[in-house]
Amino acid sequence: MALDTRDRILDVAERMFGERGFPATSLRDITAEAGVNVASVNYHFGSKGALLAEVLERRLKPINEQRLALLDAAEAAAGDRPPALEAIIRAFLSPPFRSQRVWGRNGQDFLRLAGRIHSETNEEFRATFMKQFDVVLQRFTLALRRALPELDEADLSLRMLFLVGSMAFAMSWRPALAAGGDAAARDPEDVLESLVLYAAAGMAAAVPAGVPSVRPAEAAGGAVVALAGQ
Amino acid sequence: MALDTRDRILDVAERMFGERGFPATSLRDITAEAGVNVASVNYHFGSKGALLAEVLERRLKPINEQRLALLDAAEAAAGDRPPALEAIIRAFLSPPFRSQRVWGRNGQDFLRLAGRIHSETNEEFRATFMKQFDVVLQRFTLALRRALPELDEADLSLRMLFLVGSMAFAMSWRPALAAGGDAAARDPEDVLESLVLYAAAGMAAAVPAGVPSVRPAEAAGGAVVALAGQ
DNA sequence: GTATGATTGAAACAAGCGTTTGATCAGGAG
DNA sequence: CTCCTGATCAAACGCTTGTTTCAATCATAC
Repeated sequence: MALDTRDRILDVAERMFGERGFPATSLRDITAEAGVNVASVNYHFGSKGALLAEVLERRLKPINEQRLALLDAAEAAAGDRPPALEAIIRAFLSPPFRSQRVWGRNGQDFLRLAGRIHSETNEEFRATFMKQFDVVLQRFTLALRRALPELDEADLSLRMLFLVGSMAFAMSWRPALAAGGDAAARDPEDVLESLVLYAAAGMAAAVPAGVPSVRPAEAAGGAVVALAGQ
Repeated sequence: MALDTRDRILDVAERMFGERGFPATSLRDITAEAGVNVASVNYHFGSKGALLAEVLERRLKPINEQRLALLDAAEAAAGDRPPALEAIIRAFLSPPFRSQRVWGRNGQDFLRLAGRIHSETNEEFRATFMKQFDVVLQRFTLALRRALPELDEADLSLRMLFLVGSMAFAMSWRPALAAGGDAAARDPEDVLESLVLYAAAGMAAAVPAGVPSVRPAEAAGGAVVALAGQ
């Protein structure tokens, strides 16, 4: 047997959670396809929720570590000045989009799941997911604030939200688009490049003077913090 | 009684599907909160899936009609020249973000659901949703192509994907952010303005010459079509 | 070989699911 | 009053869910 029970469950769960979503995927679906007994999930992981947590942890930990490492490198290379907007955004986006290159087919499956997870409101999974993700969000928000000093806090928070949204959406739908024959979506690297360009331009967009889209006095709160707490 | 059984089911279902997702919401949850019998869902709608279809149809139809009407108006106002990028994007984004103004609390609930639906891969709901949405996508893609003649087809498709992604994400998370005390997310109108600005800048981003992010020869396919077919 | 602890297997568990049933109720028409 | 139609109700349907049980099996160390 190529892989042991534990890893086979993880791989199949990763794909099925991504394809159908967590509540719509039953343990029997997973174990049948993996060719293992239903009870083995609870034996190895404890519960269905813990299985999802492990599936996420396995990929998200290296991805988020790489994000922070790339940002560190970009800031070190830039010296005292903030790194270029594009460099910051690339540090944030490239690790997930390159998971296919690192993990092959499994990495591709994970991207679908990751895209889904960003939209998940269930508190249990959100907690697992955010435990890793909020420190990343805070760190990148700081970097962007330095790079965009003229942007007020509220707009920055919203633009961060837009960035995460387009990233999650692109990760979820790229395989479907590629399967539908769309050349632009065939290579995750192409999508990455296009998104970096798009997001950098969006981030840098000037807010029309005199017509603040948000009342400045109320703009102190942080969308990132609120998102993390959800 | 303020509302009849049918409408009460629709309102509660709209909120719960948005909060918990479709598979995670049971008919017993809905009917208990609405104060009606479980059987009434199947009596009035036929099935759980048909209930979701009706919930979506009720709001999406006017929203998509208004999108097209606003685009028509923008194009008429611009005469022979294409409308401004911002005008096109605003025509696409403002109807959903103004659903709260039109339908009050119910409209706010719907936005959560709508944001979720964009990420839904289940073929049944996707069909219901796309029946309305793909004609809108095609129409706006045409308008954007006219406004951005220098952008190749593949990049345009991807940028459309990014736009929809940030829109869906902002719709889903705005209520959570606002509840978390984030001033920027309190008023959907503020989020709309910020997103229009962001997306217009992203759409207009110049592709670095000589380094096409997608091989031009393969770039004929349409992401919109593939997305619609999903 | 035998003992030991980890792993697997078939089967069952209670709980919840969407859906169906058939009785009951309300109210206007003839 | 009787009949009829649309709506609501409690109850049950068959099925699937995540989880548990406990015996059987495995690998490994003595």
